[in-house]
Amino acid sequence: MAQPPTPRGVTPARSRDHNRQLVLGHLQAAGALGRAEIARRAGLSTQAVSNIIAELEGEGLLRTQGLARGRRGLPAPQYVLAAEGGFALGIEVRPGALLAALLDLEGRPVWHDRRPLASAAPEDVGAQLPGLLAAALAAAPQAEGRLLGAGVALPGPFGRTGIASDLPGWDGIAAAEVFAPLGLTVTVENDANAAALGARIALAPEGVTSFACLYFGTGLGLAIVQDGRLVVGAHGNAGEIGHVPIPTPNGPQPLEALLSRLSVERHLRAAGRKAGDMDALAALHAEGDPALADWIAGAAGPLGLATGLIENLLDPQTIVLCGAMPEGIVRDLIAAAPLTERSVARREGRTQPPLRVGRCSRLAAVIGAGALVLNRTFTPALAA
Amino acid sequence: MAQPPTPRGVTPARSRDHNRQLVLGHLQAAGALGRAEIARRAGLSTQAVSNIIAELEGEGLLRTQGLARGRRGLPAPQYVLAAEGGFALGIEVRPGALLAALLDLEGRPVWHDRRPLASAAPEDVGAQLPGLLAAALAAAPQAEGRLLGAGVALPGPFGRTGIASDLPGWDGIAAAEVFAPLGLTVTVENDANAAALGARIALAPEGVTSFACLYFGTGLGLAIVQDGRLVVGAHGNAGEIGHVPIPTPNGPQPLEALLSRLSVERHLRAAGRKAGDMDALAALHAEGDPALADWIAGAAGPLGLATGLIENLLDPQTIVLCGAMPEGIVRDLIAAAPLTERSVARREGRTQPPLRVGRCSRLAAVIGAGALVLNRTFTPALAA
DNA sequence: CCGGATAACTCAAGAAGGTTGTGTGTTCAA
DNA sequence: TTGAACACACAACCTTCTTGAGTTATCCGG
Repeated sequence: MAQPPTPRGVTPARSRDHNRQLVLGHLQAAGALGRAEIARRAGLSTQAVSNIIAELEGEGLLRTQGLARGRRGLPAPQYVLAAEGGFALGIEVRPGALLAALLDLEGRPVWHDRRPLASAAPEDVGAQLPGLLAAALAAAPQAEGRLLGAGVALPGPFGRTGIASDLPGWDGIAAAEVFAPLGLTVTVENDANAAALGARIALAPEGVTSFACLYFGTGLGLAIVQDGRLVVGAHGNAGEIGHVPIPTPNGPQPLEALLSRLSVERHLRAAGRKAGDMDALAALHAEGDPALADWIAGAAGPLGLATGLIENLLDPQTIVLCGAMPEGIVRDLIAAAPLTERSVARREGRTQPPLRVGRCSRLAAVIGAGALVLNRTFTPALAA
Repeated sequence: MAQPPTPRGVTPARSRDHNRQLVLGHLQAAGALGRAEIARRAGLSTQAVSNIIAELEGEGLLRTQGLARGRRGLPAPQYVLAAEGGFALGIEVRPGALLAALLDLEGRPVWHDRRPLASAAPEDVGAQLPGLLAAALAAAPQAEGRLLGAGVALPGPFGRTGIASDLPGWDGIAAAEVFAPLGLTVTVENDANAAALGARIALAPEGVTSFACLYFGTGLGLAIVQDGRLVVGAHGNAGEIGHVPIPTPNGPQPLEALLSRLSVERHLRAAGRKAGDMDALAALHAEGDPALADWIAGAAGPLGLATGLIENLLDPQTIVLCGAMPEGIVRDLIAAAPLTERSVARREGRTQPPLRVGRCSRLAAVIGAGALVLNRTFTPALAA
């Protein structure tokens, strides 16, 4: 919903929910664990964990995988997430298209689809939903009855703000209503935030829980994740980094004008290249196009400045770059970005690189939309 | 501790803790409420709230204050926090001094003290603690046995980072050990974060729960509060805004060089004024000193840029300015700051001003240190 | 090869916390 | 005057977690 949650009172049922999420989250992050080990990590008794695991196993959300041999004592059965035990539907609304993806419990996409949208008005999108759900279940019948919820990614910002939205007429509240007919629990976020939670699924096994994410959509978005939870601000619109002024020889320019799909395309067009989509961009990069190399050299500086800004303001473990920018270009950008030493993130014993590559694909946000659901499933939050 | 908390499993006892904090938090924010009203807001049954309130009243943390007349039905006894029912000790370590304050449950300081420190080494600070506690209890004997904990504010950043600390040898972990002999639950944060939670106590009745705080210490610090909780980053060092480069006619300069105590003092010294402390600054401001007005005019631009940056990156309800800068100067800065319209915080129906004045005092951080304890008391967090 | 230490798990009993249902008392409005 | 609305208390019940005793399986040293 992109709205900060209000803390709620704890009742026995909500306790169980919280503890279930905690157990699933530990398994997601660690891969395979025994009951006693989960209990230690969660701060619960082994008995409580045993009960929860029996319940989750009965629901098909996890299964045993071998025994922990090699240590003293009774060998503990190891539990892992059952990928086919639960599925998450991700939906992304863009000005020209409606995207959808179905993720299994491990976050792998088992199906995805893209439908052109003549109009992105809420009612026209709503009309597509029944067909979308039917197509997903037709392609992945094993998901029938096992949908954990739906996540929706929209380009921000939500509501009427000082920054124009790419998708007027939508905001977090209204969106939840549009998708209510799916009959699923709906979570709405902007595209950058969704993509960041997609990255979180992949990064959790490395112990990365607090990070930032620079997302290449039309412009450039920033998402902030602390402790596995999004930092979205008072109205869900945190992360508008695209308009931050960056000093250049021609005066300050918005970061988005220097580091984004629009920026690279404009630069290439001015040089007489055609690069209207990612494949064309990737091809130009593969052949070592000098105009593209020129753009990368120019964009690396602003990326370095943005990195310093994000590190000092937010102290993340790392910053993930993802979205609709070919991976090779992102790698070059990271390699060329001048990183300042004056940062609180430059600490001794740091294990994460300052910048790293995430999912470089047009699907980053729609897969992230599905990950919204998985993160809700894995992240205990006594607040809703 | 300035470390992100790890979610823990819920047990019955932790449930009660959480719900107690929730009840106290609602009373702190709303002033006076009946049991049924609290139950509705917290999502609990009236019976549960009744039990909790009976417990809290027995401990002296709240008391009744009149009846809610004028509505139908049985007049509900209204409950309010009992200011004298609990106290929080705040301690601030600075390079040259050790400050302490005792706050009552409503956040009002009932005592404060300042002791010069020849050395800010942990062991020398530790040696002062018994005397400090004794002095506090001597000045406020009603706090005996009613201390809820101790909060500690240190200048950041913690640990060895790319930015030098004003107080080498300290970090969040070590600090908790230094203060353990107090026999109180200790919470450690950097000075800006502490000051921000001090502001939160004052702002909660207005419904401000997500905001940012610019803190004038030696340099300039930023604290980020979302939903009543600090956003501290992966290692507790989020908010280093002082080194953000700001474009000026003489090239980019760190924000701290343009907007901070050091900056104004350097500017005034260059103009032949003496302004070594806050009183001198306030006096110059009162007499309309032109050199000071000149500095304010020059600092307002950077403040406006920082405001735009914070608003777009964090989408706060408001930004609070506080710390060691005379209130009149802060008011002038706010009035003169050029605010961009291009911000996600510029929304319809906005009730909070973009910038507002907080506690303009050298005591902002030490009082905030006490507020760390109060916020722990008022903010439910099933995580520790 | 055997016995003790170690560790994980299960079962049963108990404790803590919250909810629901019933009843009582007070106030406002028709 | 009467009924609806509302707050609260008491008691029974439910859910969840913890604790303690007992079982089983593995490792390791003699």
